[in-house]
Amino acid sequence: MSVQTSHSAENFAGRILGWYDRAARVLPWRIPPNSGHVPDPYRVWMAEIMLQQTTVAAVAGYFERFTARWPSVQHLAAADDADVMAAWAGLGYYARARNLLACARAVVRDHGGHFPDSEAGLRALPGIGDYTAAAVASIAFGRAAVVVDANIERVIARHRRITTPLPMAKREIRAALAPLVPNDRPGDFAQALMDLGATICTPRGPACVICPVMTDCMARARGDAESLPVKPPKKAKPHRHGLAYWIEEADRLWLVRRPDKGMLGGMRALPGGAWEDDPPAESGIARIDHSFTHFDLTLTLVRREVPLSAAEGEWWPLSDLDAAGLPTLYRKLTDKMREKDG
DNA sequence: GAGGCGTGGCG
DNA sequence: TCGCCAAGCCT
Repeated sequence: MSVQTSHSAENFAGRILGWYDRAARVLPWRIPPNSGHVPDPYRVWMAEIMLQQTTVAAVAGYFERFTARWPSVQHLAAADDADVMAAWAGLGYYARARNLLACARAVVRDHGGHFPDSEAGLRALPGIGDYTAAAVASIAFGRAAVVVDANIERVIARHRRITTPLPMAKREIRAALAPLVPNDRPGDFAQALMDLGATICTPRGPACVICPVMTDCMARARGDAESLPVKPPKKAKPHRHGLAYWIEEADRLWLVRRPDKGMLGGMRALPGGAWEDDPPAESGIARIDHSFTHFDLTLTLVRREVPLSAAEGEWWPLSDLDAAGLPTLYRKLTDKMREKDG
Protein backbone atom coordinates (compact mmCIF):
# COMPACT_ATOMS: atom_id res chain seq x y z
CA MET A 1 0.00 0.00 0.00
CA SER A 2 2.52 2.46 1.08
CA VAL A 3 4.96 3.99 -1.14
CA GLN A 4 7.67 6.45 -1.67
CA THR A 5 6.54 9.75 -0.35
CA SER A 6 7.35 12.62 -2.65
CA HIS A 7 8.02 16.12 -1.42
CA SER A 8 4.66 17.39 -2.66
CA ALA A 9 2.89 14.44 -1.05
CA GLU A 10 4.41 15.27 2.33
CA ASN A 11 3.31 18.79 1.82
CA PHE A 12 -0.26 17.66 1.11
CA ALA A 13 -0.46 15.40 4.17
CA GLY A 14 1.19 18.10 6.28
CA ARG A 15 -1.36 20.70 5.33
CA ILE A 16 -4.25 18.25 5.85
CA LEU A 17 -2.98 17.19 9.29
CA GLY A 18 -2.20 20.77 10.31
CA TRP A 19 -5.76 21.75 9.48
CA TYR A 20 -7.09 18.70 11.36
CA ASP A 21 -5.11 19.65 14.47
CA ARG A 22 -6.98 22.96 14.52
CA ALA A 23 -10.39 22.00 13.14
CA ALA A 24 -11.13 18.33 13.93
CA ARG A 25 -14.77 17.79 14.78
CA VAL A 26 -15.42 16.52 18.30
CA LEU A 27 -17.30 13.21 17.91
CA PRO A 28 -18.31 10.57 20.48
CA TRP A 29 -16.22 7.84 18.82
CA ARG A 30 -13.18 9.95 18.03
CA ILE A 31 -9.89 10.28 19.90
CA PRO A 32 -8.88 13.95 19.64
CA PRO A 33 -5.66 14.46 17.67
CA ASN A 34 -2.44 14.54 19.75
CA SER A 35 -4.31 13.55 22.92
CA GLY A 36 -2.08 10.54 23.49
CA HIS A 37 -5.08 8.26 24.01
CA VAL A 38 -5.28 4.85 22.35
CA PRO A 39 -8.36 4.04 20.28
CA ASP A 40 -10.48 0.99 21.18
CA PRO A 41 -10.84 -1.11 17.99
CA TYR A 42 -14.32 -2.21 19.12
CA ARG A 43 -15.56 1.38 19.30
CA VAL A 44 -13.84 2.34 16.03
CA TRP A 45 -15.45 -0.63 14.30
CA MET A 46 -18.88 0.07 15.81
CA ALA A 47 -18.77 3.69 14.66
CA GLU A 48 -17.65 2.79 11.15
CA ILE A 49 -20.48 0.29 10.70
CA MET A 50 -23.06 2.79 11.95
CA LEU A 51 -21.65 5.57 9.76
CA GLN A 52 -22.04 3.58 6.54
CA GLN A 53 -24.35 5.73 4.40
CA THR A 54 -25.56 7.42 7.57
CA THR A 55 -25.06 10.95 8.90
CA VAL A 56 -22.99 11.81 11.97
CA ALA A 57 -26.05 13.38 13.60
CA ALA A 58 -28.14 10.23 13.15
CA VAL A 59 -25.40 7.94 14.51
CA ALA A 60 -24.39 9.79 17.68
CA GLY A 61 -27.25 8.64 19.93
CA TYR A 62 -27.15 5.05 18.67
CA PHE A 63 -23.39 4.86 19.26
CA GLU A 64 -23.78 6.07 22.86
CA ARG A 65 -26.59 3.59 23.58
CA PHE A 66 -24.84 0.60 21.96
CA THR A 67 -21.49 1.14 23.64
CA ALA A 68 -23.13 1.78 27.03
CA ARG A 69 -25.24 -1.38 26.80
CA TRP A 70 -22.59 -3.59 25.15
CA PRO A 71 -19.22 -2.10 26.22
CA SER A 72 -17.06 -4.79 24.61
CA VAL A 73 -17.15 -7.18 21.69
CA GLN A 74 -17.66 -10.02 24.17
CA HIS A 75 -20.77 -8.34 25.57
CA LEU A 76 -22.14 -7.78 22.08
CA ALA A 77 -21.37 -11.31 20.94
CA ALA A 78 -23.41 -12.64 23.88
CA ALA A 79 -26.41 -10.39 23.22
CA ASP A 80 -29.81 -11.63 22.04
CA ASP A 81 -30.44 -11.02 18.35
CA ALA A 82 -33.83 -9.46 19.04
CA ASP A 83 -32.35 -6.94 21.49
CA VAL A 84 -29.70 -5.81 19.01
CA MET A 85 -32.18 -5.52 16.14
CA ALA A 86 -34.58 -3.52 18.33
CA ALA A 87 -31.78 -1.20 19.43
CA TRP A 88 -30.87 -0.62 15.78
CA ALA A 89 -34.47 0.24 14.83
CA GLY A 90 -34.71 3.60 13.08
CA LEU A 91 -31.10 3.69 11.91
CA GLY A 92 -31.82 1.87 8.64
CA TYR A 93 -29.95 -0.63 6.46
CA TYR A 94 -30.77 -3.42 8.88
CA ALA A 95 -28.39 -5.92 7.27
CA ARG A 96 -25.75 -3.90 9.11
CA ALA A 97 -27.21 -4.95 12.46
CA ARG A 98 -27.34 -8.61 11.47
CA ASN A 99 -23.74 -8.42 10.25
CA LEU A 100 -22.72 -6.50 13.38
CA LEU A 101 -23.72 -9.47 15.52
CA ALA A 102 -22.22 -12.01 13.12
CA CYS A 103 -18.96 -10.04 13.10
CA ALA A 104 -18.79 -9.71 16.90
CA ARG A 105 -19.36 -13.46 17.26
CA ALA A 106 -16.71 -14.24 14.65
CA VAL A 107 -14.20 -12.01 16.44
CA VAL A 108 -14.87 -13.79 19.73
CA ARG A 109 -15.01 -17.29 18.25
CA ASP A 110 -12.19 -17.09 15.68
CA HIS A 111 -9.92 -14.31 16.96
CA GLY A 112 -9.96 -14.64 20.74
CA GLY A 113 -12.02 -11.48 21.12
CA HIS A 114 -9.45 -9.28 19.36
CA PHE A 115 -10.15 -7.61 16.04
CA PRO A 116 -7.60 -8.49 13.32
CA ASP A 117 -5.09 -5.64 12.98
CA SER A 118 -4.62 -5.96 9.21
CA GLU A 119 -6.76 -4.79 6.34
CA ALA A 120 -7.03 -8.30 4.90
CA GLY A 121 -8.00 -9.82 8.24
CA LEU A 122 -10.70 -7.23 8.81
CA ARG A 123 -11.96 -7.47 5.24
CA ALA A 124 -12.82 -11.15 5.77
CA LEU A 125 -15.34 -10.34 8.53
CA PRO A 126 -19.08 -9.92 7.85
CA GLY A 127 -20.22 -6.37 7.11
CA ILE A 128 -16.65 -5.13 6.56
CA GLY A 129 -15.90 -4.09 2.99
CA ASP A 130 -12.99 -2.26 1.39
CA TYR A 131 -13.73 1.07 3.03
CA THR A 132 -14.37 -0.19 6.57
CA ALA A 133 -11.37 -2.54 6.55
CA ALA A 134 -9.09 0.32 5.54
CA ALA A 135 -10.69 2.76 8.00
CA VAL A 136 -10.39 0.43 11.02
CA ALA A 137 -6.86 -0.68 10.06
CA SER A 138 -5.84 2.94 9.80
CA ILE A 139 -7.72 4.55 12.71
CA ALA A 140 -7.54 1.71 15.25
CA PHE A 141 -4.20 0.12 14.30
CA GLY A 142 -2.15 2.88 12.66
CA ARG A 143 -1.81 1.09 9.33
CA ALA A 144 -1.07 3.27 6.31
CA ALA A 145 -4.13 2.00 4.43
CA VAL A 146 -5.72 3.82 1.51
CA VAL A 147 -9.09 4.87 2.93
CA VAL A 148 -11.62 5.91 0.28
CA ASP A 149 -15.17 6.89 1.18
CA ALA A 150 -17.52 9.26 -0.66
CA ASN A 151 -16.00 12.31 1.07
CA ILE A 152 -12.46 11.37 0.16
CA GLU A 153 -13.54 10.49 -3.36
CA ARG A 154 -14.91 14.00 -3.75
CA VAL A 155 -11.85 15.72 -2.24
CA ILE A 156 -9.39 13.82 -4.44
CA ALA A 157 -11.52 13.99 -7.60
CA ARG A 158 -11.54 17.77 -7.20
CA HIS A 159 -7.95 18.26 -6.08
CA ARG A 160 -6.67 16.25 -9.05
CA ARG A 161 -9.59 17.26 -11.25
CA ILE A 162 -10.52 13.70 -12.19
CA THR A 163 -13.40 14.08 -14.64
CA THR A 164 -13.99 10.38 -15.31
CA PRO A 165 -17.53 9.50 -14.12
CA LEU A 166 -18.05 7.31 -11.06
CA PRO A 167 -17.81 4.44 -10.48
CA MET A 168 -15.04 4.16 -13.11
CA ALA A 169 -13.16 7.03 -11.46
CA LYS A 170 -12.57 4.96 -8.31
CA ARG A 171 -9.41 3.40 -9.72
CA GLU A 172 -7.87 6.77 -10.58
CA ILE A 173 -8.88 8.26 -7.25
CA ARG A 174 -7.30 5.41 -5.31
CA ALA A 175 -4.13 5.65 -7.39
CA ALA A 176 -3.93 9.39 -6.78
CA LEU A 177 -4.50 9.04 -3.04
CA ALA A 178 -2.15 6.11 -2.34
CA PRO A 179 1.14 8.07 -2.56
CA LEU A 180 -0.29 10.84 -0.36
CA VAL A 181 -0.99 8.60 2.66
CA PRO A 182 1.56 9.34 5.40
CA ASN A 183 3.12 6.51 7.40
CA ASP A 184 2.84 8.80 10.40
CA ARG A 185 -0.74 9.41 11.64
CA PRO A 186 -2.55 7.60 8.79
CA GLY A 187 -5.73 7.39 10.88
CA ASP A 188 -5.82 11.11 11.51
CA PHE A 189 -5.09 11.68 7.81
CA ALA A 190 -8.14 9.62 6.79
CA GLN A 191 -10.38 11.28 9.34
CA ALA A 192 -9.07 14.68 8.32
CA LEU A 193 -9.96 14.12 4.67
CA MET A 194 -13.45 12.98 5.70
CA ASP A 195 -13.90 16.05 7.91
CA LEU A 196 -12.67 18.22 5.05
CA GLY A 197 -15.21 16.66 2.70
CA ALA A 198 -18.00 17.03 5.25
CA THR A 199 -17.36 20.64 6.21
CA ILE A 200 -15.41 22.43 3.43
CA CYS A 201 -15.20 20.35 0.25
CA THR A 202 -18.97 19.78 0.35
CA PRO A 203 -21.05 18.39 -2.54
CA ARG A 204 -22.71 21.78 -3.11
CA GLY A 205 -21.20 25.18 -2.42
CA PRO A 206 -17.69 24.11 -1.38
CA ALA A 207 -15.88 26.69 0.78
CA CYS A 208 -12.72 26.66 -1.33
CA VAL A 209 -11.39 29.94 0.07
CA ILE A 210 -10.78 28.38 3.49
CA CYS A 211 -9.52 25.01 2.22
CA PRO A 212 -6.03 24.00 3.43
CA VAL A 213 -5.19 22.52 0.01
CA MET A 214 -6.75 25.23 -2.14
CA THR A 215 -3.44 26.42 -3.58
CA ASP A 216 -2.83 23.30 -5.65
CA CYS A 217 -6.44 22.18 -6.19
CA MET A 218 -6.86 21.73 -9.94
CA ALA A 219 -10.65 21.99 -9.90
CA ARG A 220 -10.47 25.17 -7.85
CA ALA A 221 -8.10 26.63 -10.45
CA ARG A 222 -10.54 25.70 -13.21
CA GLY A 223 -13.56 26.88 -11.21
CA ASP A 224 -15.53 23.66 -11.64
CA ALA A 225 -15.05 21.99 -8.25
CA GLU A 226 -18.77 21.76 -7.59
CA SER A 227 -19.31 19.69 -10.76
CA LEU A 228 -16.98 16.93 -9.49
CA PRO A 229 -17.02 14.05 -9.10
CA VAL A 230 -19.22 13.22 -12.10
CA LYS A 231 -21.97 10.83 -11.07
CA PRO A 232 -24.25 8.61 -13.17
CA PRO A 233 -27.91 9.65 -13.56
CA LYS A 234 -30.46 8.28 -11.08
CA LYS A 235 -33.30 5.98 -12.01
CA ALA A 236 -36.91 6.85 -11.33
CA LYS A 237 -38.47 5.27 -8.24
CA PRO A 238 -41.63 3.18 -8.64
CA HIS A 239 -44.58 3.63 -6.27
CA ARG A 240 -45.93 0.61 -4.43
CA HIS A 241 -48.85 -0.15 -2.12
CA GLY A 242 -49.34 -2.50 0.77
CA LEU A 243 -51.64 -3.53 3.63
CA ALA A 244 -50.71 -3.78 7.29
CA TYR A 245 -52.94 -5.34 9.93
CA TRP A 246 -53.82 -3.83 13.29
CA ILE A 247 -54.65 -6.81 15.49
CA GLU A 248 -55.36 -5.66 19.04
CA GLU A 249 -56.53 -7.63 22.06
CA ALA A 250 -56.47 -6.70 25.74
CA ASP A 251 -54.25 -3.65 25.17
CA ARG A 252 -51.72 -5.71 23.27
CA LEU A 253 -50.77 -5.64 19.59
CA TRP A 254 -49.85 -8.61 17.41
CA LEU A 255 -46.35 -8.22 15.97
CA VAL A 256 -44.41 -10.47 13.63
CA ARG A 257 -40.74 -10.76 12.68
CA ARG A 258 -39.81 -10.18 9.08
CA PRO A 259 -37.64 -12.80 7.30
CA ASP A 260 -33.88 -12.28 7.54
CA LYS A 261 -33.46 -11.56 3.86
CA GLY A 262 -35.00 -8.64 2.02
CA MET A 263 -36.55 -5.38 3.15
CA LEU A 264 -36.38 -4.67 6.89
CA GLY A 265 -34.99 -8.18 7.31
CA GLY A 266 -35.02 -9.54 10.85
CA MET A 267 -37.03 -6.61 12.23
CA ARG A 268 -40.27 -6.69 14.20
CA ALA A 269 -43.19 -5.43 12.11
CA LEU A 270 -46.95 -5.25 11.81
CA PRO A 271 -48.28 -8.26 9.93
CA GLY A 272 -49.34 -7.57 6.36
CA GLY A 273 -49.42 -8.63 2.74
CA ALA A 274 -46.94 -8.26 -0.08
CA TRP A 275 -46.23 -4.81 -1.52
CA GLU A 276 -47.67 -4.44 -5.00
CA ASP A 277 -48.03 -1.97 -7.83
CA ASP A 278 -51.76 -1.34 -7.40
CA PRO A 279 -53.53 0.26 -4.42
CA PRO A 280 -55.72 -1.99 -2.21
CA ALA A 281 -59.51 -1.90 -2.43
CA GLU A 282 -59.98 -1.25 1.30
CA SER A 283 -59.62 2.27 2.66
CA GLY A 284 -58.49 1.14 6.12
CA ILE A 285 -58.21 3.01 9.43
CA ALA A 286 -54.93 4.83 8.67
CA ARG A 287 -52.53 5.37 5.81
CA ILE A 288 -48.93 6.55 5.60
CA ASP A 289 -46.45 7.33 2.84
CA HIS A 290 -42.84 6.26 3.12
CA SER A 291 -39.89 6.66 0.79
CA PHE A 292 -37.25 3.95 0.55
CA THR A 293 -34.04 4.12 -1.43
CA HIS A 294 -35.47 2.43 -4.51
CA PHE A 295 -39.26 2.82 -4.25
CA ASP A 296 -42.01 4.84 -2.56
CA LEU A 297 -44.61 3.02 -0.53
CA THR A 298 -48.16 3.79 0.58
CA LEU A 299 -49.17 1.54 3.45
CA THR A 300 -52.84 1.12 4.40
CA LEU A 301 -53.68 -0.06 7.91
CA VAL A 302 -56.62 -2.44 8.24
CA ARG A 303 -58.16 -3.71 11.47
CA ARG A 304 -58.22 -7.49 11.92
CA GLU A 305 -59.68 -9.47 14.78
CA VAL A 306 -57.32 -12.43 15.20
CA PRO A 307 -53.81 -13.36 14.10
CA LEU A 308 -53.49 -15.50 11.02
CA SER A 309 -52.90 -18.97 12.38
CA ALA A 310 -49.85 -19.61 10.24
CA ALA A 311 -48.11 -16.36 11.17
CA GLU A 312 -45.57 -16.60 13.92
CA GLY A 313 -45.60 -13.57 16.15
CA GLU A 314 -45.99 -12.16 19.64
CA TRP A 315 -48.42 -10.03 21.62
CA TRP A 316 -46.81 -6.73 22.54
CA PRO A 317 -48.16 -4.31 25.20
CA LEU A 318 -49.47 -1.18 23.49
CA SER A 319 -48.16 0.89 26.40
CA ASP A 320 -44.58 -0.19 25.61
CA LEU A 321 -44.49 -0.15 21.81
CA ASP A 322 -41.28 1.91 21.76
CA ALA A 323 -39.39 -1.07 23.17
CA ALA A 324 -40.51 -3.28 20.28
CA GLY A 325 -38.01 -1.53 18.02
CA LEU A 326 -40.20 -1.09 14.97
CA PRO A 327 -38.61 0.30 11.80
CA THR A 328 -39.67 3.83 10.93
CA LEU A 329 -42.16 2.64 8.32
CA TYR A 330 -44.25 0.92 11.00
CA ARG A 331 -43.52 3.54 13.63
CA LYS A 332 -45.36 5.99 11.42
CA LEU A 333 -48.48 3.79 11.61
CA THR A 334 -48.33 3.17 15.37
CA ASP A 335 -47.72 6.87 16.01
CA LYS A 336 -50.77 7.69 13.93
CA MET A 337 -52.91 5.22 15.89
CA ARG A 338 -51.63 6.65 19.16
CA GLU A 339 -52.74 10.11 18.02
CA LYS A 340 -56.19 8.85 17.11
CA ASP A 341 -56.82 7.00 20.35
CA GLY A 342 -55.25 9.71 22.46
C1' DG B 1 -21.19 -3.77 -12.71
C1' DA B 2 -25.59 -2.89 -11.27
C1' DG B 3 -29.24 -3.23 -8.20
C1' DG B 4 -31.16 -4.07 -3.43
C1' DC B 5 -31.02 -2.09 0.85
C1' DG B 6 -33.49 2.98 5.34
C1' DT B 7 -33.74 7.16 7.06
C1' DG B 8 -33.63 12.11 7.98
C1' DG B 9 -31.94 16.63 6.83
C1' DC B 10 -31.13 20.23 3.80
C1' DG B 11 -31.30 23.78 -0.09
C1' DT C 1 -41.83 20.53 -2.31
C1' DC C 2 -38.63 17.21 -3.54
C1' DG C 3 -34.32 15.51 -5.30
C1' DC C 4 -29.96 14.84 -3.42
C1' DC C 5 -27.13 13.02 -0.26
C1' DA C 6 -24.55 10.62 4.23
C1' DA C 7 -17.65 7.38 7.03
C1' DG C 8 -21.00 1.17 1.91
C1' DC C 9 -21.82 -3.84 1.77
C1' DC C 10 -23.52 -7.87 -0.48
C1' DT C 11 -24.99 -10.54 -4.34
